[in-house]
Amino acid sequence: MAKPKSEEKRNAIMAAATRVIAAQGLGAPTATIAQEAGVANGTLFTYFETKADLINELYLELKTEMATTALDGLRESADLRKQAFHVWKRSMNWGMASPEKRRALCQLGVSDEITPATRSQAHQAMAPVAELMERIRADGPMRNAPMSFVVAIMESLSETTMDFMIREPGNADKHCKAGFDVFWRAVG
Amino acid sequence: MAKPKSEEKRNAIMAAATRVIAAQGLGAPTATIAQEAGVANGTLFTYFETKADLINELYLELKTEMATTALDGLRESADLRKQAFHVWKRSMNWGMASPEKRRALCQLGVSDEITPATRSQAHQAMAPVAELMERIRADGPMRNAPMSFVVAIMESLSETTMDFMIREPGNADKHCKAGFDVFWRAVG
DNA sequence: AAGAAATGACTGACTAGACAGACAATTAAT
DNA sequence: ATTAATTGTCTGTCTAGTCAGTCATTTCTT
Repeated sequence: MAKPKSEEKRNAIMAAATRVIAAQGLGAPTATIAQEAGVANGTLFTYFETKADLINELYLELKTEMATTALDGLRESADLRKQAFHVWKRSMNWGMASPEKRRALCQLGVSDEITPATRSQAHQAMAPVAELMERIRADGPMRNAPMSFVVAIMESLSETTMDFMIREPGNADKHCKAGFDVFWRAVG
Repeated sequence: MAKPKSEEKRNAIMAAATRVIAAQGLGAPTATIAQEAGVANGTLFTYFETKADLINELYLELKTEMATTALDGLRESADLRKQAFHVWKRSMNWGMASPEKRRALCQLGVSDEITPATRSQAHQAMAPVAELMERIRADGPMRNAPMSFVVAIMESLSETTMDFMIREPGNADKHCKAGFDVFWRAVG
């Protein structure tokens, strides 16, 4: 390797993409992203073959970051409600701490540029959460519903809750708890 | 008026836009929409000044249609749970009956081409639903949460439920009920 | 150790294609 | 006859991706 690709530049591009996509949506020109990252237009394409590649890698990275943040410090011995609240709260905190990442992740998640392969990888990153949900579901009111339904409900509720925490940061804590209560009443 | 615009053509354009946007997203070229509607490229612009106008009007029309369908036949004298289920079920049926409209509405709702004015009009169409929600909330577990939070949760739960009904049409009825139960446990 | 050669990251001007909207000509309604 | 809808071509703009050339870094060769 004559000159190694710099991790630094890759990160700069990812961060720029996060910011620009959060602000302008997926229509954001690669040129804008490159400029925002402080690299030449063409450089972006030495790090990511196509725009779709960039989008997919960004999605995976953000999703994984959220998942690992949410799971960090989880004690599997604690009772289920406590574990669930741990994951819930840490997810919310991640979103509050990085609203741009959250917005970008939102846009990316809806896009149909994201390949099934990427979605499946993202799903893997969420596997421990899914496992926890499985144990919660098993003897709650949704014990007869398919697992994926439960996960989807959890995700949409946490999505909605996060929106409100960001909209009213003053009541963030209150909304966080209220959202969790809704979730727990629904499946716990 | 020398030659009146035909309601027919307007409808054709709207219907075509629904189909094309459902399939290709908002990136869909106006040319494709016009072709699909069986009119010339330029004609589209006599009915809608800009693409953004088309998008806004379509959003409003679909949202309104969904709302009126959901509310049709509602008896305000019935007990709250019954009324809620009426609205819930009719919403689900609308989505199941016109998956393309639903998909398009989804895409449009996320877009930032939709102006605040349009969103506010759409909100108005949903007013009776909001009123119903208000009465439900008033003495349920969410009585201390802001109204908009309750509505948002209702919308995201119905969104998620509809996804599952479409994904597994065989269990549509079961999912419809299960989704409503989640909702009712959450706020009712 | 010196320096020549090879490698590949990096640049930004460039290309090819797509797209929204304009417009001149045509058609149809009053 | 007049007015406005309708048509489809045309245009200016925008964008993903390319490419010829540059420059930093490593790897031979002597």
